[in-house]
Amino acid sequence: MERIEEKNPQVKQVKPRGRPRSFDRATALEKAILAFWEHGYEATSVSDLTRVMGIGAPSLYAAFGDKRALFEEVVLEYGRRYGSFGERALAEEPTARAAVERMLREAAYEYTAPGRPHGCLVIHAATNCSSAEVEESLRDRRNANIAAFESRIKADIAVGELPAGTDAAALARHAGAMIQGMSQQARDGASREELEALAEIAMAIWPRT
Amino acid sequence: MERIEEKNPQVKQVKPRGRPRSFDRATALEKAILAFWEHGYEATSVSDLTRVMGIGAPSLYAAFGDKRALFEEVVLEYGRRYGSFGERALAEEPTARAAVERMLREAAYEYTAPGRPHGCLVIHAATNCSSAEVEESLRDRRNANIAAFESRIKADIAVGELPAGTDAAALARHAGAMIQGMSQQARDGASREELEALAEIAMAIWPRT
DNA sequence: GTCTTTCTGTAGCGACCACTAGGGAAATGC
DNA sequence: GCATTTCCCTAGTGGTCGCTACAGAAAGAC
Repeated sequence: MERIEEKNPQVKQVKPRGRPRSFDRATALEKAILAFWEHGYEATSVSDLTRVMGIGAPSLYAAFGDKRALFEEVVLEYGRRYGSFGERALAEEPTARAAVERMLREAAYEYTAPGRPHGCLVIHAATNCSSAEVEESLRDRRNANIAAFESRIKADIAVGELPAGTDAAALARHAGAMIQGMSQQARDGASREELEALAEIAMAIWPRT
Repeated sequence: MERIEEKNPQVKQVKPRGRPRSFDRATALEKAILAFWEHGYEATSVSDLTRVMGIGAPSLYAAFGDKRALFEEVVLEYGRRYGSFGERALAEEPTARAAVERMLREAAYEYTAPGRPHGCLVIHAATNCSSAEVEESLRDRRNANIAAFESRIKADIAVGELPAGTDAAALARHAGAMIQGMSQQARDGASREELEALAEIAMAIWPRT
């Protein structure tokens, strides 16, 4: 299904044999991201997808597999293009506290960015879903994010950056709950300024250093 | 559609003319609550409903109207039977702070109660919904709850129970975000103890009194 | 008993769901 | 030119959706 030159763009493009695809795969995927982001997995029908992607159903199935495979690709690409600010904060900030603070502040911006759906696809797109597997895959993602913050917090406790008695699991879960609450608030109409105020006061729960 | 004696139960029950209903309406409604609570509006089909309610489709439509009317009744009854702990805290506690603290603590218990779906129906049941009206009706409920807390906080500021510079809107929105985050956490598998720890540390954002 | 009223079960409505068979169209290799 | 390969469009597939027409069953009124 995948072609060599799509994975090795530096290699000179040897054209495939048959009729070339008449649409840009990445552009169509981006449209699918926006559709699933706005309406969720279940409420986005294949005919909705073909309409916004500007292609016929057989082209969609040939290029992306079935609806579920397309959704999985959408989730991956969403993570790369929109949902990586948390991991980035975790990787780049010197302390867990700075990482959480930056993540919440950036969430206020990301979740209310104009021109795209509000809130987080990973949090909302697979709720109330008839396929339990799809629900579970995004739930695993959410819980993995919280676990990543927990281990980062534990590392800070180990080096004395945070007090010895700090409850790392509760702090990490609080960050997760705030992210999820902010995403819901963004969907419910909260403005960027309101979410920023939320992010700021939420940091008051961190132990004094 | 409604019968007189259903609204005036103290009046001696004069039996209606035709064949009596062969199922208990309240029991069937309770089953519908659990179904919508667990799977949401869209993912709960009418045939799901007739199966768990133990009645045929014509009986459902005769007794409750259509699917949307049944859902609205479900939301009202859910509010009475399960979702009123926030309003109760607001009405019974002496201060806004005590009300929020009690609400969050009770949410930890309510959202993980065994034998029923985790989390809050009002928060989750109308997301990713093809009917915008259904989504909006529950969104209005959520925002109304936050507004109620905001005015209660403002009242406390007015009487000096809270410092004059307190940002009532941000405090109320924080309570709403925490409730929504806790509900999502409950759906994602968090235990009652974990949510209780969350509720406790979340109160650290309130101004020192 | 008979008539009227109301509820219940069967059976099926049109519409939409995710998905695909099959024939023609557009590119390459020769 | 011709054969081959791949894609796109039309037109469906069987299945489920929310919903209901209709006939029979079960009650009260007389």
